[in-house]
Amino acid sequence: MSILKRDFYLRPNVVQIARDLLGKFLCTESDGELTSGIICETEAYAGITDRASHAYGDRRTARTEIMYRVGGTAYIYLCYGIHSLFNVVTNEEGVPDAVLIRGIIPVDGTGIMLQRSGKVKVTNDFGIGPGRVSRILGIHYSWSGLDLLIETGKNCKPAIWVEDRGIRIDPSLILSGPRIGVDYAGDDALLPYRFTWKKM
DNA sequence: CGGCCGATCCACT
DNA sequence: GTGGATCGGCCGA
Repeated sequence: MSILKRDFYLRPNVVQIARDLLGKFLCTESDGELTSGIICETEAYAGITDRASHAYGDRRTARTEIMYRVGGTAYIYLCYGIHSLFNVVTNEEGVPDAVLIRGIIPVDGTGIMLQRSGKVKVTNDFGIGPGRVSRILGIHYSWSGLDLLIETGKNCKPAIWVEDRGIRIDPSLILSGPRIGVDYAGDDALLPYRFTWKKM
């Protein structure tokens, strides 16, 4: 097991990174509780030319500025006034590529994850949905800008990172399709930038 | 300023 | 299948 290094995130092809994140472990330490899950659904957002992206048209605002940071930064924003949606920033500083994590298979800390969700049982869809990912992992949009390569946890500040624990998804099992909820993006809504894999 | 709306989820029918 | 929750970001006036 190893924490993904900077060079993983610095690669220029955000779509490839979205595929490569499948099977990796998204881990957090929030309120002193360690939780993790296997990333099982992702979406790529491809910089200033992607109409579905918050950075489309090179629009720099206080919020999207995080997307322009160096690969390996957390970009988290509030959606529908309720949900914190977590993205991994990729590419070199100045290029606003990001991968939205849309689903995890819970692994470590399922007890605290259940507690956070207000549910009593871990169902099959327990970690599916970007809002749920953040809810059960204790991710808050105030964490936006955290570096995924610095352990800031230690029972005080929140920490978030991605680990490789050796799971390899056979590329032939990876499924792609259009991204969810981006109808406003015109032709770009049709791009096959959403990734999952076929479970047997 | 004011108003619209979103990379969603859940309860309810 | 549908609608309400809930509020910051963004744009236009």
